[in-house]
Amino acid sequence: MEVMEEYDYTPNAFARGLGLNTMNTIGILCADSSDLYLAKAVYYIEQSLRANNYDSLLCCTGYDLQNKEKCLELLLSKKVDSIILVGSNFIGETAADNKYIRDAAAEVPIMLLNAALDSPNVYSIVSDDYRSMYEAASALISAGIRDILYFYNSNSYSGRHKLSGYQAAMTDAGITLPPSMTQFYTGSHEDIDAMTQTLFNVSKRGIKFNGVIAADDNLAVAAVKYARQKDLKIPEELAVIGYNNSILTTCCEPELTSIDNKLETLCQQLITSLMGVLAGNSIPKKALFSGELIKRGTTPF
Amino acid sequence: MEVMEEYDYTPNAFARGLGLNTMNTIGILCADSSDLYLAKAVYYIEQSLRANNYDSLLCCTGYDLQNKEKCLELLLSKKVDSIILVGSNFIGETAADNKYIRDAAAEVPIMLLNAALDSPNVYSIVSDDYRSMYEAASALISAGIRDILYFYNSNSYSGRHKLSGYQAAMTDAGITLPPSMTQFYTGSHEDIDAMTQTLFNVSKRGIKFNGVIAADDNLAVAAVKYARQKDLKIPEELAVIGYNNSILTTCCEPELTSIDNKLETLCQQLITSLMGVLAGNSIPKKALFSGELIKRGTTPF
DNA sequence: TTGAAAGCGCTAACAC
DNA sequence: GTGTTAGCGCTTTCAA
Repeated sequence: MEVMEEYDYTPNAFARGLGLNTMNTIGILCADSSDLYLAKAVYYIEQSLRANNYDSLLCCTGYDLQNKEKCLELLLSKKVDSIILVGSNFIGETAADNKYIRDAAAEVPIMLLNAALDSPNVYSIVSDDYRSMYEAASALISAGIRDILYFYNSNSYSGRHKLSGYQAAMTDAGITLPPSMTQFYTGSHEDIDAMTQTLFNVSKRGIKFNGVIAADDNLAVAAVKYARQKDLKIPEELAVIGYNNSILTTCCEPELTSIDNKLETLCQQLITSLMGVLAGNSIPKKALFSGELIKRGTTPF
Repeated sequence: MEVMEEYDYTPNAFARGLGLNTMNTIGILCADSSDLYLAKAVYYIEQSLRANNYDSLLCCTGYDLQNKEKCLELLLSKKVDSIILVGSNFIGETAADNKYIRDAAAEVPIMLLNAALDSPNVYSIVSDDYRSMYEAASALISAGIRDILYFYNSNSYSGRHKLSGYQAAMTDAGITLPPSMTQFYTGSHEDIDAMTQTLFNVSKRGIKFNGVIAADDNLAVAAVKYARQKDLKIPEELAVIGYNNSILTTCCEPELTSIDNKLETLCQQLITSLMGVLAGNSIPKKALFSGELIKRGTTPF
């Protein structure tokens, strides 16, 4: 020990890895780590991993399936101990779209954040987006707002659940939905002006709405800007609810009511589960958490 | 080759690492990867690294020196080929504060983004924050705005340069600055309401200002909210300039004039330099880039 | 051009 | 409890 100290010896991590067949490294796959929400997730995950003595190999894949597959293989070739897929956009609708995940799960455990896939060695940590959206829509309806436009930009796993939650709430309240009341935005995730423009176009087509539920805060901010530019009073003439409870909620005026899906809790649970899996414990295949509606100035409640 | 194909063989990365003494992995040190600006930087860097066949080991250190040192050592023990320090908060004011960087540079090349340190095997890529701030302040002064409050939250390497740029512009215009016109905010980076409150407190103390230059967009958004809540017309009664040209600039109304410091260019240059260093080429120790003032609704120009 | 073998630095198993 | 050694899977060097 003294000699080690004196020559300040550090073990060679490669040799160690070769012998033990692990470098205590977890791969993180994430479509875009500069996205507000995903960045937070990556941050929480990295922190928790470090607390458990694991390192994080980060891979940003973009939204293209082929690239996702390539990155996943690359991580596997680096012999990571597990791979965490951050965000719901890794799960496709068809079985074929998810084959690459099942394949990877044959080698190491796969953890999904905000997505679920029923497959061996795949573990899912999800926020109950369906229920959160159901409650958000119901709250607006209870406040007498019935012409609620649903504004979204993703058909990912969680995107589909959010939409269903909204639709179910409307149906259960006896409100029939023309398809024009669910508006899909296809532009850049960062281009708030383009989102605002989309809403102006909707309005120009004669579609009336006095409420907007958005699938993320960016879209909701666009709704707030739309209202301001059209001189609509918020929340009296237009109520708005966002999703993610990000920093954007406090950037606009009035401040944005938004759904907090407890990202930090989800991430911590994900790492707890992962550590359990790696330790060989029996771990539930799917853990579901509830979100919470954070009430601010863009809603009448 | 056929046999390799048939049994789909993949080389063992550990054994390869052991022999070559490299795993083609670069360590990324970053105080907080959930910060808007740092997240973007990490994203660009990760992308460029991948394009050059390198992997990224991410380490979020927080803002505490001791933790930074620990993380740096940890990365070194993992035998990364180089370490990138993302963000100016890794460079302290005293030589002692930077010793850990010099020490690390004895083992692998160190790349600094938005910070500079003159030391062997340390390479700096910086935006000319001094000049950007000088120009921003000068632009306001030329527009007849002279009571300019400087609102900042960091004394990091780039933080100090920004402040000097502002001070120089004021001095050069013959405007003398009472210390109360530079306001340091100490709260959470995400708590915009607290920042707004800080400005109200400044105003209550009788300090008059008709312009705010902020060291980041968050602080600038707080200034916009302050003006709205006080019913000050923007930009006539209060002009505001932010820094980073982040998504927040388009979230508020009017949209925020902000300085774009060309983060993507900086990151690409950083990776280009790094690849040069690793290839044994001679590379400039410091590369300086200019920022650009992006004019939007919060300024009269 | 092809083949054999040493060595990278550690871990774990085994013998003493 | 202490000491020795085989082996992890690749790269590189040297020999044929």
